[in-house]
Amino acid sequence: MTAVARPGPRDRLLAAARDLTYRHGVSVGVDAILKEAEVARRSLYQHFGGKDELVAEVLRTSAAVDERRYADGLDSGGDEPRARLLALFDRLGEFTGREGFHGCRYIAAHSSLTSPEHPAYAEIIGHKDRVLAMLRAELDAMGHPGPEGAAIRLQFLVDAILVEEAVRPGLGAAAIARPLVEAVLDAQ
Amino acid sequence: MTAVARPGPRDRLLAAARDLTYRHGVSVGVDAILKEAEVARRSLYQHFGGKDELVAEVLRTSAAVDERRYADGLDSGGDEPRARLLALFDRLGEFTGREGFHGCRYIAAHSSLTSPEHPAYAEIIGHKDRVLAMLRAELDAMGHPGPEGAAIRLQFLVDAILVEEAVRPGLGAAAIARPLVEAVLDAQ
DNA sequence: CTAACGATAGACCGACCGGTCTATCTGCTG
DNA sequence: CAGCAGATAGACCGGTCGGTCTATCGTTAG
Repeated sequence: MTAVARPGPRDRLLAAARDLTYRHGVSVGVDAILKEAEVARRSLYQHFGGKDELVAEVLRTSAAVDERRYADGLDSGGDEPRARLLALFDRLGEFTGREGFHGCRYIAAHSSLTSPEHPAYAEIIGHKDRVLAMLRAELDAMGHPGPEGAAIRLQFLVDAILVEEAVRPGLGAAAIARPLVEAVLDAQ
Repeated sequence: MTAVARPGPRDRLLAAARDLTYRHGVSVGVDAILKEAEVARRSLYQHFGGKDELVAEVLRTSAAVDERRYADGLDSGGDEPRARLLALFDRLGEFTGREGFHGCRYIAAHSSLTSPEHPAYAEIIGHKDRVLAMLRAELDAMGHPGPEGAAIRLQFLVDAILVEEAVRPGLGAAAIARPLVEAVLDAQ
């Protein structure tokens, strides 16, 4: 029985780095990541080349997970675009209320990374672009009169919820923002 | 003529730290701050006790400046509360469009500081509380039906503008958010 | 069996971290 | 002038940073 097959060093590194960089920021040390992953120092540099590339890969894989979460949130609202977008914000409220949530990984990384040359930088921008495109697609589908501006406004609200709930845990940012979401959707 | 009187080491340290922690984050090294301030290493520990206290003092004095800027922004709108709040967001748009702007110092610090025990942490929360109170006072004055929620929503928009303009320089976040500001103010 | 490969532990590197120290210099006050 | 307080430069400390190294172990393929 190989049922409990332990993931390889690469996956353990990614998992540990995903956890630790979220909890302590991307400035967390490689030693802590190696210890958490129970992986040899050499394996990190063998698989990723360096810490920066590991961080970039963490953001890349996290972005895929998070974008999938957004897609699921939309789908939880059914077929009608307006209901889908409202459902997305409901799911966001649930997500930001969960224990362990303490902010947006990408926004935090953006303010931590000192230069746009960092390989993780492009992942941050790419993630935000893709989320924006998802919002835009729903607005297009519902025939919103100004889908471009509205999509940006919805992303403002998403990010505001993520930031404020981190700064003031338990605030219930998503519920507070609800009327603004409706204002965006119902704008003439 | 003592016209060019150089500020003392304490003020030079504060100015250098204010600049460098904004540009590079609070994780900037003390060596860089000392060099920029042209101050002896010993003076830092004599005046502030340590880096953490220096950072806290930087946030404290920066908060006073920024809150004054918000107050001036309100005043630029005249006497009528609604006009004052709209003017605040106009001034915010000008401010975030200026060269050298690259995000909100307090939000960045919040995601960098690892623990709420850090002396700077209270300054962050205090600043956000005071800005919220300023918004709330205007909403009260204009007889807004739901001033508490509306104040939080306005702060969401302020923070969203600060964050998004940092992530996407040149976006014009304040102008994009304008309809949402009006939606908050005109809510029944 | 053996050769090869991937992973392991851990020593080691130079650089930098925040913080303490001594010694020297400068400018004000009595 | 003497003396003192505050500022200076810079050596120094232990610890940690990201990254490279050697040597050993375990598995697997030939």
